[in-house]
Amino acid sequence: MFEPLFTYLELFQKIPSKDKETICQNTTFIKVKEGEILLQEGKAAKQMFFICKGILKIVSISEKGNEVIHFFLSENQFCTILKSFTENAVSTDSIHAACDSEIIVFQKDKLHSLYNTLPYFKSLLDNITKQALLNKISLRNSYIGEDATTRYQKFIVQQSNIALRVSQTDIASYLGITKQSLSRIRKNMH
Amino acid sequence: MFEPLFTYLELFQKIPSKDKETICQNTTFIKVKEGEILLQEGKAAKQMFFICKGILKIVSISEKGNEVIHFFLSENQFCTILKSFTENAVSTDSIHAACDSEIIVFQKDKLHSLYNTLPYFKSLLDNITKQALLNKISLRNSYIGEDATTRYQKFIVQQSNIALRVSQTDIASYLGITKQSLSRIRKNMH
DNA sequence: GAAAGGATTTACCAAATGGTAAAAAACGAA
DNA sequence: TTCGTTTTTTACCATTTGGTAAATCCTTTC
Repeated sequence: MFEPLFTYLELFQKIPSKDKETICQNTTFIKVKEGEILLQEGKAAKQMFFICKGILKIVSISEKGNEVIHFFLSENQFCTILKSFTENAVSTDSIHAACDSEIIVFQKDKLHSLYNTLPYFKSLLDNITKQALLNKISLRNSYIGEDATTRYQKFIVQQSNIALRVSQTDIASYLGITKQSLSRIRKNMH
Repeated sequence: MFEPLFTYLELFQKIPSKDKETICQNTTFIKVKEGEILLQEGKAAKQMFFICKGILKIVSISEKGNEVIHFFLSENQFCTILKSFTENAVSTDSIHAACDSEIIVFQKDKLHSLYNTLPYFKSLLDNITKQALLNKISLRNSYIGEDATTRYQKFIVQQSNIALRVSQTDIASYLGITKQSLSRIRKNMH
């Protein structure tokens, strides 16, 4: 259950087996179904998730009441609402399972005690987190000024592991277009 | 010249005067004119900038050859191409002065020696950097799925300190629309 | 002040996208 | 399977935006 986490972390540095045990004892493994809500908008994020399997989506509600998908996260990514998590603040975004998923949950307090026990673990996660933020910015920047067709084509290339596994409604929301437009674009591409 | 930097840093924590001297001795203060290039696309970022006065813009060139503005940075913000800076990699983005500006320059090697001399300085900058990344993501997310008029209205509110100081061409590029569209939108708003 | 160059506005038309509605297809549960 | 629900596709039209071109306005320089 926890192997994906350690396999991923050890891309960066060796984790002693003793430390792995410590980490396992301070986290929980859960399975969630598509559509389940891992963090509800309006609450503070008290958990950090690591995705062993599946896809999570970060969602907010626009003033018009539409669901807006900020981004998708898949295998080997950490997921939380960082601002809410670090500042104990109410989150304006939710975290939903975009498909059935397997998740390792780090409770905030246990994560901090892990940081104390394993000092290198904090800087490791900090680096991974910073990388992830840069990637998110980079993805969004690649869409600026592009028309919907180009955005969709880039999405398929840049996030091919997501493209086939989430609904077109979700992809359209992520790309900032209606699902009707996306359907038309797909038709015209063939 | 250096007061804006210390005034800003001391929003987070007190900096002893001895440390301030050390910092001054390891940085340089420069003035740049509108249009000057602080980092050229294709080179590695070896400097971190702190903006005492003025506005910088992060720019890349799209496949069609258009200039695309990723974001604007103004007073009291640090600015570099973080991926290039940390990984010593060639940058696909440039940094331009969007108006006459006054900048404190941290050379990468001197910054690292500062980190050694003043250990708290690294974590301070790391936190500021992480905050800045979250803000950039948050700004971009607020545009997803909005039409051009709404994006422009949000821009004026969220970045009012920028809106009146850069050209409409630059604002249009940042919002992902043509300058003609922006002109039309402004006309219809009054 | 006059000329030159850049920025902004305007106009016109073509293309892209949104909104509404309905049909078709895919999926799940009984 | 069949029914009911959700997702995706299609169609139609109104609106928005892009692309081209030209006119106007603003600055800067001489």
